[in-house]
Amino acid sequence: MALEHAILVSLLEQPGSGYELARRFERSIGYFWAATHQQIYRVLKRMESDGWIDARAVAQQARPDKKEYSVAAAGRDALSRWLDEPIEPESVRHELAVKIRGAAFGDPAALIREVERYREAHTERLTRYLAGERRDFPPVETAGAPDAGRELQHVVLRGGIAYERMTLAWLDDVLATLHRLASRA
Amino acid sequence: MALEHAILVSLLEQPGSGYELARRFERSIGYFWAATHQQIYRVLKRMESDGWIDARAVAQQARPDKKEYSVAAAGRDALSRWLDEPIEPESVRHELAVKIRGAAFGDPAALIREVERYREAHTERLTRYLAGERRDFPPVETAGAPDAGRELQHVVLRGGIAYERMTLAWLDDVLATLHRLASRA
DNA sequence: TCAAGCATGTAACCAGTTACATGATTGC
DNA sequence: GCAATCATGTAACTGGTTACATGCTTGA
Repeated sequence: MALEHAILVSLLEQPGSGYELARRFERSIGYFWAATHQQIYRVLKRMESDGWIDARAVAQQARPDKKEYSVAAAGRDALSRWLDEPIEPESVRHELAVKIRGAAFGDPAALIREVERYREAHTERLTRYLAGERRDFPPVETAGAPDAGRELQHVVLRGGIAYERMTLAWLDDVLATLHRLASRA
Repeated sequence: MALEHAILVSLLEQPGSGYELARRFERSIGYFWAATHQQIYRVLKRMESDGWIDARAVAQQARPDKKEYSVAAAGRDALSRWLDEPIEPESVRHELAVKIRGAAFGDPAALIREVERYREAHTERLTRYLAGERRDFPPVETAGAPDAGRELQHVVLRGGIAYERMTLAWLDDVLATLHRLASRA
């Protein structure tokens, strides 16, 4: 389990409300750890009662009040302990791969449109990542040496970019294979 | 949810017992859909009572009897219906990325050993995939044109290989970044 | 005799998903 | 007047993980 820890990291980078966290999980941190607002509110409540985070009511003009959370000492400790734990190999869930193998017992040609849609979604993601990179990580000459936090954020983003590029290349391979099978039949 | 469907695909490729399926989920199909034997037995029971699969008791010499499952007509239908459903974008869970960003609030140098262990696990996986490719997908000249099922299995395996190569390259990037930060501090 | 492999399961728990619910303000 | 954004939640369900449990055979 790591949602708690993803939230701790996000709140250390910047304190915020449950709502704000939910939006960050739609971008940025959500690129490598997805979570819905329901899940976030539930976990925030637990983390608060465990003393990992502190809540502070913030009044806003022309908007509902929000509860701004920040990381407490116990939360920092919990994060440190978690960072020291060995990394377990992640368990894979790749639905598209199951469908591709399943297509042998259905109609391979029918998958083509779906794969194309899927490919478009990944193209979009890559575009978004690259825009984020240009925006948040300008070349060193203009910006000077970045701090550790930024360097680490950048290397994670580069991982996302590499993943999307690899995926797009593979999807082209998949499409070529499906076309070949469709024309053969 | 796709465990049911992954099992259907696996049983269509080759009927087998729960135990055999569990072993396939440790190799082959498990490379892109992980499942433990507990989960598999539970789902098999449900699938049998839903009429998706048929069970047949098989006596074996010097071994406990096994229940061999094969896909029933209703199971084939269920698979077809599922293949026609649109593919939802997968939700990501990348624990290592969370840890890397978390390292900004701990000791980046301490992560190096963990990332190295992680890298080794992926090297091993790549080796396994490549061995599987050599074994199961010999060059066309020697084997003749493969059927659709094999072609599809091969393109999925190529995806796994591409993923592992991309991951290894990224982990080198991560390690270089962590070393740079460690030497700077 | 002891570990490894074959074979099948139950029970309790935890995490994630889906659906539902409320209420305010701003801009079109 | 209506959609969008801000803001926070509950409840029911489903799926996945962990721990526990049994018993047989073969080969070192």
